[in-house]
Amino acid sequence: MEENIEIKKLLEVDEKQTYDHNNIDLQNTKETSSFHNNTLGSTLVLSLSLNNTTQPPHQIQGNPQIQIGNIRVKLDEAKKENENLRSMLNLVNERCNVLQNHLLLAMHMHQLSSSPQNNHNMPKGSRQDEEEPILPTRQFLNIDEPSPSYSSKKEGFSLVESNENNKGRKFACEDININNEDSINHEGEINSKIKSQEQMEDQTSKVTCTRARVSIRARSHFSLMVDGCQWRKYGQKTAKGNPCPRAYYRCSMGNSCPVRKQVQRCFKDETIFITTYEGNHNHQLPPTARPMASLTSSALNTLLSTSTTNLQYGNTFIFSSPFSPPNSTAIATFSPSPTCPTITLDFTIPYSNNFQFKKNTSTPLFPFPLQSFEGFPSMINKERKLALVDVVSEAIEKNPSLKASLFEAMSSFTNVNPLNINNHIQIK
DNA sequence: CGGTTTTGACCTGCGC
DNA sequence: GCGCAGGTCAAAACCG
Repeated sequence: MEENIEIKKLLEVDEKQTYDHNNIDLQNTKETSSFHNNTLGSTLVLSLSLNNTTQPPHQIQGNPQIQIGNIRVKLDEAKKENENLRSMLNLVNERCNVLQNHLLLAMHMHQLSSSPQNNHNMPKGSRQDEEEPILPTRQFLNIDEPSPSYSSKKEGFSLVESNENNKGRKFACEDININNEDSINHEGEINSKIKSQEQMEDQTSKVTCTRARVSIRARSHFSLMVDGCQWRKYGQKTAKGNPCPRAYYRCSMGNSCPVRKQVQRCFKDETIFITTYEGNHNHQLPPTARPMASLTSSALNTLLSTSTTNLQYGNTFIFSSPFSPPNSTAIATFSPSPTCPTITLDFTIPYSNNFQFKKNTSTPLFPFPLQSFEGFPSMINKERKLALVDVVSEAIEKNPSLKASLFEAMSSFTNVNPLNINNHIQIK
């Protein structure tokens, strides 16, 4: 118990030091990603360093401050490694989505070739998607390459918006799966096949830029979702049927970035905000923006695959993404508009209550701006850290193998005898 | 002073 | 063609 208090104090000191930075957002980002990955490591290592300094002088090898400095250097290295691992995980997830879409496309093409008459039995909206299996979707928030291996060879194509008189504004319309070079080539083959099929069906049909949107419905006590990007408000309008005005924002992080979003409060429940994203960033994203980018990218992938296969078309279904906040699953709804298909992710519906897939009765309130999401570091406050210490401490204590592994890792990490560590880390 | 917000006017698409 | 609603523009105001 005393050790636990000690750890908390250390965290407070550590937090004070690391948060004293001009660029709060960037610092938060760095701190959060490392914290979640390294909660155990940082906490325990810091505890060790202090304990070492309290030992008799003859047991201390060298200057304690130098030791602390060395430990911090190693800690930074571990943080970097964790960031690399996180990047690799993101890459794997993205490629998984790519493969999934390829499979769906292949199945769809096979279905088309075997029974072309099926098209005529589809509803009007469905056929629209059948004709354009790969929506030239304006991918929301492209995901920057977190690692050198994460090569994003954008083979997107620019299409003038359907309204060509609209001041000639162009949007970079890209296929969603842009992250894998092989996938791009493969995608290109499929695209060409599909396009040739379309041309056979209707030579006069034009490839229009379908404006896909991702709408997120979530609870928040903030009027603006903190998603890591900088937005500039360019308009406000009161929509029909909702006395709450709808605000229009444009991304101000890049020069002429086409990404826009709308934020509107639900007038029936003013804690609910509906944020609609549209467009594709033409600049690098800060780390704080990547979780939302990944989430919406997953949603758009789902939109793509669903519209491709017509599975659950127009229906609601469970949307879950590795980028979704922990313990939260959205109810996804399609709005199959031919000009602007929208997928709405509703995080306000208590998933565990409506769907008996989970016994988890944790609060369904998903408090945007994603306070509970590790990708939004500005929301990681001291209380959360301290709570995490409790959770982690309990987890370590309950799991002897984890404890042993940690000691082993720490001994190699700090060159401290685990047997000595054992005396210092008696958590609870 | 530069960036952001506000707000009325304007543009565009759509239904009748 | 007209009216309506959603979306955007741009000048003025505001702010740090």
